[in-house]
Amino acid sequence: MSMSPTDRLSIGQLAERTGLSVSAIRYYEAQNLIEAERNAGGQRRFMRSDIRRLSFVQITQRFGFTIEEIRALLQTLPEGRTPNKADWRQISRNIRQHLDSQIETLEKLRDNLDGCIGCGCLSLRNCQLYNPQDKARSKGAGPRYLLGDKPELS
Amino acid sequence: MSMSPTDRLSIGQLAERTGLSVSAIRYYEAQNLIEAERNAGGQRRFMRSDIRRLSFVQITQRFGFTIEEIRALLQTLPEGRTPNKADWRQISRNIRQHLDSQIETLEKLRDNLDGCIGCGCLSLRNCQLYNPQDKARSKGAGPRYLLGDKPELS
DNA sequence: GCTTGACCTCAAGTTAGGTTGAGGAATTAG
DNA sequence: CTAATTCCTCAACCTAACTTGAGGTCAAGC
Repeated sequence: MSMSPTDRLSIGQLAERTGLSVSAIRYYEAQNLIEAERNAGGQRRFMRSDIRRLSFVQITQRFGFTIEEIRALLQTLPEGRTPNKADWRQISRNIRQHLDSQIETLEKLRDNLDGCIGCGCLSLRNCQLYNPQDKARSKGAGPRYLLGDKPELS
Repeated sequence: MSMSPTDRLSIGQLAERTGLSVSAIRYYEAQNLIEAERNAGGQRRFMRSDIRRLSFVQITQRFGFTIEEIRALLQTLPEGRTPNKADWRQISRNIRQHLDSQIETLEKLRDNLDGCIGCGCLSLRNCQLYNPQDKARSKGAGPRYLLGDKPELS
């Protein structure tokens, strides 16, 4: 039952360690968030550092990043390596800004609402809420990015 | 070209007045957000008040409410009528709370992040970010409601 | 060595909020 | 009256982030 630090994990073991489902891990691999080696029989074998990498994926997802954005974040790391302490410090500043701008958007919206409470102007073209800021509503539509446009990775 | 206040609108006219697409309006009807009468030829005829009703739908969508939630909001109105000034006042207080709690969630998350910047604890089970508050992650999963659980309509 | 359980691939299903297209009928302009 | 719009229904498609299932293989325990 001894394990050297070079032992690899099966997909089931990785699932257990990360709390993810097996199918989610396969999905992330298909999305190039992680890579897997194969053993002689064609089964995936993961490195221990992938536990940390997948934890990173889960945390950034909680902040509202899409898979595509997370892939981009991971690729800002040299060699696309699994984020270490220093990398995480840098990335978390990035996330912090992302979060701040989301908060700001919501606050603007709220203040707008406050100014509009009771005005009953729902059908007016010039209502601040009805016609947000610019009339560029051609941007795909739908609340896919919950209020405000898709955040850019700076 | 004269129009009495009892004239009805075709779906194309309603689309033009609201800025919605024809297909979106048909979709909203299928979702029971609006109702339509039919003329002799089977075409939809809408009331003028539906312009306001659809404006309401658009505005509440901007606040991140789902179709289902909007349907619920509309049904809190007696007879499911189109919201008037007083209704809107009431509903907007409701939305204000919704918004405040979203802001609060984001702020908590941000503060958590601040406390965690540089800790590099990504793989730890007891990390505040990794394991948010409770470990009830069995609630559907996915950032469908952007951080934090689905807001209740109070 | 055989059975059980973990693993494999690939296709299709899921939810939300619509859009697009085919095939056909109604309305409107001239 | 006829042609051009507009409208109708119904089915299929779209994205995101996965899950589920079918049909088959690999690994581990006894």
